[in-house]
Amino acid sequence: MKFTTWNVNSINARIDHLIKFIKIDQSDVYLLQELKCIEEKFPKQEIEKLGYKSYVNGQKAWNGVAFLSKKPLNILNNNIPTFKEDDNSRFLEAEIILEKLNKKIRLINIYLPNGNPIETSKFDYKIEWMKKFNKYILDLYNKNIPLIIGGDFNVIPNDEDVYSPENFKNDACAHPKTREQFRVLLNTGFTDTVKYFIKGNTNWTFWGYRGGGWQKGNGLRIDHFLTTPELTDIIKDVKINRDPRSWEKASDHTPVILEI
DNA sequence: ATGCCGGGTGGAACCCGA
Repeated sequence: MKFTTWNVNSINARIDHLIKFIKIDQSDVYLLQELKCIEEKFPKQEIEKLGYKSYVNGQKAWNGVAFLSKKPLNILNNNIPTFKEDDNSRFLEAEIILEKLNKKIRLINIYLPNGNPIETSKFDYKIEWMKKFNKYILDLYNKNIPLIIGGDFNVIPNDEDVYSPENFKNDACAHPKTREQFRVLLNTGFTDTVKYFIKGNTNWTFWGYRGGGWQKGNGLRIDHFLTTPELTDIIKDVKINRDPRSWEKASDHTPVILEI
């Protein structure tokens, strides 16, 4: 079963790219972030033509996450149950049967707050979001529920995960407090699948528009798939597909693919 | 040149992203 996460940076600006990519890629489930649209304006019909049902947690202008799935999903939550007062659309949780294990697993799609600049309430919100997310996830983990967490984490886990650690030493994505909260998940038992399954240290998933990031190869590894041990054991492959980043009028993120 | 681009809103100039 193939899962792909992709921050599309506006679903309506990127619909042609998404359709082109799905036709080539044919994942079973897509985890999309940064839709920048409400559910009513999400292009469900065009997605339906490709054989996928859309499950949308939308928001006007910013944020927004969605699942696209060939098989029906059971949506469980559209916000973090331990953080229901969060008014941003950054979370979507579903249940799906993984045939390989013949059991239900959870899929969690996140668009974690960026948090810049670090000396503002935006960063406080990021850390609060991560703490409340971790609290909920650890509860699921302790119930032995197999979990796949995918999305735009806005976390550069280590210095090797950015083209220039020096340029990002004061960035919310590389801040020690951010990395500490990310490590809570790793220390619990989640596997950072891109780090573990793809060799090398330039596994970028994002290249900024400003300053010619893509052209210069100045990337970041901030889109992740984390898995619980039972799922980590049976992973077939993890890939980053850089092609969509090279297309004209591209998203600044590129798809990350997890095959189980 | 992170004042750089490219999306959003609202109807110009400004907000946001990472």
